[in-house]
Amino acid sequence: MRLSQLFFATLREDPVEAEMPSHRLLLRAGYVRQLGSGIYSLLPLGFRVNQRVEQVIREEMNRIGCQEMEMPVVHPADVWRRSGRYTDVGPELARFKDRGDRDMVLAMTHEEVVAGLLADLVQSYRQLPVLVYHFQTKFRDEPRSRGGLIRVREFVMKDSYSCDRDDAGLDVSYWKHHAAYTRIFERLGLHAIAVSSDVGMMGGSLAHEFMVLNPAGEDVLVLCEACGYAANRQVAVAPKPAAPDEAPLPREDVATPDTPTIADLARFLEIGEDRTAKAAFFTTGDGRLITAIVRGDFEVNETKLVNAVRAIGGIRPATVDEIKAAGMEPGYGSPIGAHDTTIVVDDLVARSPNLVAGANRVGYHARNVNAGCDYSADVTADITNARHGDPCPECAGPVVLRNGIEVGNIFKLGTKYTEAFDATYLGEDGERRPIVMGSYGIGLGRAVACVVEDHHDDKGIAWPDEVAPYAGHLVALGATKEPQVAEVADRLHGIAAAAGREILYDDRDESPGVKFKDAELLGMPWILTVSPRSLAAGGVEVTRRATATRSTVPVADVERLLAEGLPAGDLPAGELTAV
RNA sequence: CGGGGCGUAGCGCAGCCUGGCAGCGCGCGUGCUUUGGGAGCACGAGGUCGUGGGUUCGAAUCCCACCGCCCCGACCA
Repeated sequence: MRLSQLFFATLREDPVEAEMPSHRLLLRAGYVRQLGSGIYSLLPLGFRVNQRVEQVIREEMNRIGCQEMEMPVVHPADVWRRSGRYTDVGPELARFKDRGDRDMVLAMTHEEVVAGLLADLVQSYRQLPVLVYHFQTKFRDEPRSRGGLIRVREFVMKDSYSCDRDDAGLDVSYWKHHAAYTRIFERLGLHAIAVSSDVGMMGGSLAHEFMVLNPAGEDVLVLCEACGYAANRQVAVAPKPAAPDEAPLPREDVATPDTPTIADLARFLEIGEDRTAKAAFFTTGDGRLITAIVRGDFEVNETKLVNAVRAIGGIRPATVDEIKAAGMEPGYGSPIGAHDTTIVVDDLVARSPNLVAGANRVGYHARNVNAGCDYSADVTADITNARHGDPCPECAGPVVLRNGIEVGNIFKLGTKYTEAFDATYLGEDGERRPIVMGSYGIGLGRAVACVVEDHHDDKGIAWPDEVAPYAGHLVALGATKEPQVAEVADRLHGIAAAAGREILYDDRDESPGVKFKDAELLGMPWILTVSPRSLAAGGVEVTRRATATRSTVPVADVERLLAEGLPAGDLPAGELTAV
């Protein structure tokens, strides 16, 4: 592909709106352009990267026996009503009416469609298991897109679905996907780690997210370097320290002016935050007020809290009025004397004697508050976030907290969708049973962005061989002055093209500086420089983009390399005659 | 949805406070020179100053409304 013909443009300066390296470089190097918030066009280079990623995923999905198909983007709303998601999912599900005034949706995923197809096609246990997948555009009207391609509203996703006779079959399909995902991310050059994750309200029993460590990641991971424990903080078990062995003392109020935060309170009373109880207030989607009590030195984990109270429609922070209506005072709140609220007490607070808690009066707290005596819990559960340095739940070693970007997830769904769509089969024993499903996703654009995050330097992108849009970037210098340069470069380009292994060819009439800068920005794994100087030195200068290792290789050897395909990794020593 | 910021040439920005010819750098076009690290000279093209309304003799500039984009938060089966 001649750069003089390629539909692209590089930017000399950083676009203001781009903060993450992947966003900045993909824009600057001419891989993508933004159309609207969270909506991007893939330019030819970006499209080729997407195709390469797609091909890696396709090969690995096929390898586990997953069959490629395609399902529609636009669905009649009735399909989503049948599963209940038409009302369960919030405004991120885009809805519209067609010309016949029928309700329609833009699909976020395809569980419903798969379940409907199963009901249509599968009669007997002999037809199971089935694994299917497709690459399809998803639209999710996210409240806020961010980070370039990291969080967008429209994106292509590989989603696959396993359909099994029973839980044992699901388990096999699930771990097949786990293995396939591990191979996929390895081939893409991503160090993805599988962490256990929230199964949410889907009634699923097991879920993993594949995470790439990144400081800008939106998820917090709890990792143990000693034993390999890895979990999303949303679900990471938080082993708690021992509570002091004290007899409960009688409660007494104490004046604590201007101490609305735990830090203020601990400083005022000259006690540790671990001797306080913190109240946090939330309202569920169906209007219940939740009062969560954790020890002052811990944070409430909202996912755990949602699961503990089986909140319908999730939770949001409660308003001041809602808190006061239940007889509590924000900043000085506690469940003492509260009414019309569900009290959820963290397991550590439940066994910690004589804590300082709010007195539900501005400027006052209560000493020696004891759960079970001074108030009673509706639910007692682990509802705190694991903290940096906390003991690992598996091996008790210290855990570390890291941010991560979710590039894939695997999820045991169960029978929620197949039951809704009456997707059953007749078993060997003549019994009719619902098919057991799992669903598995990988966001392509996000994976591409993560690859750039992990494979770039201050000059630009350095694509891994498996995802590079072209293996080589041929730079011709001084071609107008020295006809032999143009002749050699044209021939090399032609040989690669004829072999079906096209390379980029910078045939533009630009200065050497511009060409080198662009080659480094675009990031093909191999940069081949032909110039009067290189020819005088004996051939073509061959540079590995990622390592900047450079050698001069005879033209004949380069011709052979291009015909056979440029190698992945460094030049094989000895195979080539470096000059 | 709450908080903050921004919208002026293809890109990056100045001008706005204090109203009075719409500018700078890069890029783009033509010509000549140049050719191993974002070249030089000359000439030139390119703008509904996000949109609508208001104030004013006069609005990029002041006021109101709206739209869009970015960041933080909320949200994210």
